[in-house]
Amino acid sequence: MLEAGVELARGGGPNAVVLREATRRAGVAPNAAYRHFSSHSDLLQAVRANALSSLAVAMESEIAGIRRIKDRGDLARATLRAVGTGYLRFALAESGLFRTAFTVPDNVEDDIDTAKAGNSGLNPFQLLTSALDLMVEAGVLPKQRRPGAEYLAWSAVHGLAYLIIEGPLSDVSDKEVQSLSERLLKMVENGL
Amino acid sequence: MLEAGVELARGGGPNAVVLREATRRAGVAPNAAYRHFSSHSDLLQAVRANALSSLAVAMESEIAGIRRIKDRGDLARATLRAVGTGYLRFALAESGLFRTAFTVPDNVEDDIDTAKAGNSGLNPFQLLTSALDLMVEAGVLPKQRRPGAEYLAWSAVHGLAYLIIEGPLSDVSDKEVQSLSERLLKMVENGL
DNA sequence: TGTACATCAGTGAACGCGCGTTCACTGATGTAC
DNA sequence: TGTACATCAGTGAACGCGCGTTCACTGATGTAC
Repeated sequence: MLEAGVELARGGGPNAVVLREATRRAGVAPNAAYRHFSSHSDLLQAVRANALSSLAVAMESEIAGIRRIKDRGDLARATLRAVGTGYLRFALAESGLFRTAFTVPDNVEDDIDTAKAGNSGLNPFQLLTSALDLMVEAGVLPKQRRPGAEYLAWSAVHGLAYLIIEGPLSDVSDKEVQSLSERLLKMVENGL
Repeated sequence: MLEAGVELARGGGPNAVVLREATRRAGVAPNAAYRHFSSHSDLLQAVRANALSSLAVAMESEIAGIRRIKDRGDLARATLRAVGTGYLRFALAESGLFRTAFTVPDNVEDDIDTAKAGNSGLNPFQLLTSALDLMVEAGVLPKQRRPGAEYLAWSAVHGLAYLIIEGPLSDVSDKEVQSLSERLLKMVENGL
């Protein structure tokens, strides 16, 4: 059921997560769903948690791909960039899941639900905050600018993801998207 | 009909724009809608255009509120800020309309449809680009950084709007929102 | 000035559709004694 | 080792709902001659 739900979200975003269709894909009667989920929205929440977890994994793998860097400041900056790149990559490659992950309001901050985390145990939001913390520790980001910085960085990256997924940038070439992404991340880095 | 549709969008975003409900509000039989709109999606498009136009008006009124500034560079910067502030103000005050304006993909760039414009005849996107052009003319933004800058700026502001409307910032105080908005616009200004 | 006709917003009834959800049930598997 | 019972995933049929859309129609208003 959950797998089927995720597949639906992958293909068509949150509105495509239809309980009956999920049971159909699972090869099961519609009401069998109620053995595992208390309602349609319960299923949707489970799909969302799964999508958030996938996002976290995508971000983590981008971080893992950073090559050896001696300078602590440079490493911190590279980590923040990786967080942003992973976020954007996932948004573009899995736009249905991405949109599903973010349609319903939710307190992403202090959400300890492990179902939403990646392999490190951190959820997407926590990955971002720890990257910013790293920058402060390395002395690359002034301490007084740290509070709320996650929201500024997140805003920029999230907005770009949106513009590319369902906004006016939807039919721009991958190359240009790549270039815009890099410039945006640079803008954040400098602007913070 | 259009008014009723806009009212629905105002209250509940794009999904709330239901043809039958619009006719109900207009005090008319469901099929009467087909005298004026060819289909449900046709109605939705009209509502969207109307929402975009309202957004443009909000941005224009923010620009109009700028006090006399001698320096051309400062004026250009103030204009860009006003564009961003107007955008965010509208997004927060009319989140239903805002979400409606941006759910369906659309080429906002070269869309000459006057229905989407404000009093100046410019649509929201055009208001942004002309503010950036103004900055280049005033020598405040290097020419080589101009191309694509609209997308970087838009991304940041749009992302913040999202986080506040339906994201994790939805229950943050107005004061903090105000402060975050200002910091974000400053980040864009510096980062561009 | 009067008649014939076109236009057009709105009506009333009905359609098929797919949805989420509830009901009483079956049949296989595991557990206690 | 065998019997009685609980657990539990899944079944089949049905529900009410609201949706977008189509049909043939009415009745008021405007226009041509």
